Amino acid sequence: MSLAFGILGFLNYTPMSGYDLVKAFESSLQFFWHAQNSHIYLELKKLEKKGYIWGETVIQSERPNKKIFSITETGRKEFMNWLFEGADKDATHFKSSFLMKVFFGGNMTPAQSADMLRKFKTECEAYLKNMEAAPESIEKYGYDMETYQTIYWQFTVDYGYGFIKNCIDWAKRCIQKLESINEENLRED
Amino acid sequence: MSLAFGILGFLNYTPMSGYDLVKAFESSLQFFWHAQNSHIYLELKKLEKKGYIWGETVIQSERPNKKIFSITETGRKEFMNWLFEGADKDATHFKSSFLMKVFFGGNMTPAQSADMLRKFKTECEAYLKNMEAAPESIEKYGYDMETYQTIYWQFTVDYGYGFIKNCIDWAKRCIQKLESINEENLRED
DNA sequence: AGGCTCATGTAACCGGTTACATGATTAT
DNA sequence: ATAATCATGTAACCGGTTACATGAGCCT
Repeated sequence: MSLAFGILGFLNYTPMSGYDLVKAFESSLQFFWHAQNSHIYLELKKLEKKGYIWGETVIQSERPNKKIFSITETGRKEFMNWLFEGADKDATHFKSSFLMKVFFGGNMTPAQSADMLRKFKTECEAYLKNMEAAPESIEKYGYDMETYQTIYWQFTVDYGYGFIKNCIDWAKRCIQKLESINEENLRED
Repeated sequence: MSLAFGILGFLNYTPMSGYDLVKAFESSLQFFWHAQNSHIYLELKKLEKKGYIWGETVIQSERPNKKIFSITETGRKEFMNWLFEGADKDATHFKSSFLMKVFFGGNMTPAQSADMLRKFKTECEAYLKNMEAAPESIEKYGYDMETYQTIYWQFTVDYGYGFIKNCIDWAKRCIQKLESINEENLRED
């Protein structure tokens, strides 16, 4: 469901092609909503059928033709309704199969689960480094927009920072605990 | 996919009925994997068909009959394979339609989005309070288990704490920022 | 009498993923 | 040549959700 509103949200900024939307998702929402291009094209069709958007084919000579979509009044209303519904369940109710693996960590040795957590921590650190490009990206895409529009983009980036930092700190604590257990075991032998 | 492994993980502790599993999910994994009872019963059927678990009907006189499932050797192997695969993509790649709403907050007034964030913060605080019961729950379910099994349960709870606290702090910062913008606007009028 | 716990399911639906398919132009 | 960018899709699948359905026994 959310993909539809992500698309409507972007088209509410300005008309775009499917390809533009794929790029837009990749350079912003991807932090918390990864979208496949196949899914985006599918959703565009659905939204057009519902009358929330309408598309116009643009013939290009130097590039393949494209279809530029614009949001309709009905679409805008739907989008605003969604926006004003308030936070969804997933705000606090997140799903993580990774945490499920941690939960069942007792089936591994402390050394093995520490390894898993170390790999996780490394991934998080790489992710954090990746996020350093975000402020630039916000400036680039928001250069012709008012600040009151882009501070919300910054909010989501801040959230991401806190989230990842929390992951790294937590992983450190867990690894330390597991290492101390391992040492105790060695002493006992 | 993950629900299947959650079930296998629990049955790896001890044989259980579908009903028991529903309860087990509610009192532990629900923090990061909410499971519908309908889904659990469906998954049990699939797992039995695959030969990962097997069920035995227990006739009860004072309560409805029940079917107790146990994990098979094949099932245990599958479970261990999953466990040793390491962290899944969703470890860093979380989805949140709530953050999507924040991202598009520019379509509301600062006062309106501050309101949304305030509601979110309240929900988080309630969630945090709810989590205070977790250590008790761990003791209750883990009283006959070795510590090295239950520290992993504690790890997931710690993660949850950090996650929610981060949400609350972040919301506070955002609300503050939005309030300061609102005041500036008022001064300009 | 009414609500709770125990106990197990079916059916319809749908959002999203994976894999596959095509083809032009532009830059190296 | 060949890789990258621009550009748009189809088909099969599946994990998960929502809604619905049933019924016994226990507690107040």
